[in-house]
Amino acid sequence: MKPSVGIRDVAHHAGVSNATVSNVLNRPDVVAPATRQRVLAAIEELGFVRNESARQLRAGRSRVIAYVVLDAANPFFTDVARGVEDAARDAGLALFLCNSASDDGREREYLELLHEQRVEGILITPVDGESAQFAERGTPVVLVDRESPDGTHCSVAVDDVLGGELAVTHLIETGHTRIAMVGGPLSIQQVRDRHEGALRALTNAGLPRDALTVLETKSLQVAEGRGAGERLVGLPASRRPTAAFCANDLLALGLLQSMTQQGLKVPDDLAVVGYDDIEFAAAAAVPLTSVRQPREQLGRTAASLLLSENEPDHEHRHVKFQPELVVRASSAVKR
Amino acid sequence: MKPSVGIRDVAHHAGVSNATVSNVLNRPDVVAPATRQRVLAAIEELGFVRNESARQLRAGRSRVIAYVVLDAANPFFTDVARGVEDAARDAGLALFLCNSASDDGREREYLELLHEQRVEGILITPVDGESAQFAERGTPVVLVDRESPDGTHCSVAVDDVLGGELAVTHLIETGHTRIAMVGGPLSIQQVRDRHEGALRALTNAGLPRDALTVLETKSLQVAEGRGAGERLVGLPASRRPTAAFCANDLLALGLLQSMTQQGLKVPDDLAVVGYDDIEFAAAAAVPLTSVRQPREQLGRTAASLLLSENEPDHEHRHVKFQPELVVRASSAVKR
DNA sequence: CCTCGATGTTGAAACGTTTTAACCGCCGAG
DNA sequence: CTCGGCGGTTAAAACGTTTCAACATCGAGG
Repeated sequence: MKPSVGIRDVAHHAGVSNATVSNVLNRPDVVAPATRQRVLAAIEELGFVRNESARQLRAGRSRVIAYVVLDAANPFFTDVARGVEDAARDAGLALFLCNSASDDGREREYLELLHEQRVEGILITPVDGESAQFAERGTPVVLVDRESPDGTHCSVAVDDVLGGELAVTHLIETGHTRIAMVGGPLSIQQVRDRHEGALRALTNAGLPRDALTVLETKSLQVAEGRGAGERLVGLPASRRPTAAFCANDLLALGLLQSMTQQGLKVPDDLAVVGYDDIEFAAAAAVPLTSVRQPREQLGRTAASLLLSENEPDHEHRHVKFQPELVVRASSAVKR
Repeated sequence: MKPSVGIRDVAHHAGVSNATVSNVLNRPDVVAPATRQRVLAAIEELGFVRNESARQLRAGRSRVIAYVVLDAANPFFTDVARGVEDAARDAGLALFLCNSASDDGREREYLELLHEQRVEGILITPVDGESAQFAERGTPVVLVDRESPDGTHCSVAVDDVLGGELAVTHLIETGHTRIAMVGGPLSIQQVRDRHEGALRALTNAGLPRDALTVLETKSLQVAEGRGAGERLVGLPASRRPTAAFCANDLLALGLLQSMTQQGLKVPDDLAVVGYDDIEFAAAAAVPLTSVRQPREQLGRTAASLLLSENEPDHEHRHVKFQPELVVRASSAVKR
């Protein structure tokens, strides 16, 4: 706004050259204390704010990384983001969060913008598995919570197949033989993997594949969980599952709400297992059994991979963590 | 990275001048279809990515606004952010989220960076009330969920004093005379206001001020709520409050957890009222009575205020919404 | 045949920094 | 005296765009 004061205004006002002002800003030690003071005073007086665009244009650097998150309202991702931010701060970088809200249009727009901004690097939990839309465009990209389909990027993930297997195996071991899988859309890789894990658990236990009823949802949010609950109760009693494995905790919480609302008891009428073990899972109406992922570590690792990306002899790495089942009341053994 | 292809490389490759390439990018209609195709092909072929820094340096525009949020892990703020983003998108702007994590150092760093980046505008829910650190620096700033202390900025807020009053009045009406207020740090304006509202409720009801026991917390997160729960139960029975008003839902959820963990019943042993009415409040172990705020509307309004900021005859406006009490099981009348 | 307007295209000047190489005193060593 | 070196300072050249005035080209109207 205002008249927009630049480095040369400051220089003029302090009676030095613009190079000196630049030095005060970037290498304070190289300029004589007296002049430095004078320049700082001028900066203060004129209310000078350094223009990052110009700086970046010249220097090529940007001091910023970005994390394009799948759903900013999902505590899982904000926990991952915390890990990212910690690592970024340690490296002297700022973090911008962008929310694709599971919309691949938005995702594309943000990616485009971030490339154009020449950020130091991009972390992304992508909406869609397929997309080779992360084609090399000069800015390093690291995939978070998703394995790189073709190995063209670093990635940090958690073994979702194993997670699904753990969850459903647990349900089987507690005596359930008709199980629902709640989650979607299936275009999301994590959902597909967890589903695959669930099927594997059935196989391991010698149960038929149709022991698993899939209730696909439009998104991974609480409201969809409630909807799934209604659909579930609407099923004929003979075919109704006695347990549900939800692709994430938001769905599970919604499902829980829907059950109590319809007068059904968890875990007696329906056992429920969630995924992510977000903080609210333990505080739920019925404390939620869930598959825990190392959220912050995921973020920190992703960030450090990103930082290693412009080392001279960089090779893409793919880190995979193991999930862990946390048993709580929502899947307590039937009495 | 790579050799970094610029607009002039594209121009050369397509056999036109750089001005023409720029035109293709910014005013496609003004250039002849044939050349346009040729240029687009060259862009594609060379993998050209427009350099936003240079563009912005020259044009002055930036197509981005930012929201510096107090705690990205608090669903209240992510809901506000959703509102902001909706409005921003409608105006063709992208939104960058920055998390100050209640740390005024971080907050300052982000503000500095955003000013230097010359973003179109900044929304902020500040950590600290005092700070005149938002001094005019050329970029419009709008305060979110906080009234501008000196009217030098637009602001969008909710009447927190009224909210506190509603909550505590409700507790008094349901028969409580010893009430705890859980929240902090008191440096946060919202906490102070809600506390003031609580006191007002006491006064209205003719109760002494010491009917309210203040349990100050270090932050507004779940873990602190659990801690407060332990402190609460540690009080001598004669002085122990029979109800608690928490400065936000995260604290309330933590408190709830702590109660059941210690074998106490909500609301029988302790009635609990939260604040914000986040989605998880209704799904809690005991569905939480809470003070609801128009979260997304808050965000949308803030964004539109920000956009109006560079209209010629702009005057700072201060919008204030009314909160609303939502009664659920956690404060059900004693039987 | 000349002029004019319309339609495309272009050269060059910004934009506000950082950076490099050069410059200027000045002092101490030779 | 001269010379080399050193602490400070600076002029000027980038960086990759956008924009503006000017310039071709061409067909139509006079």
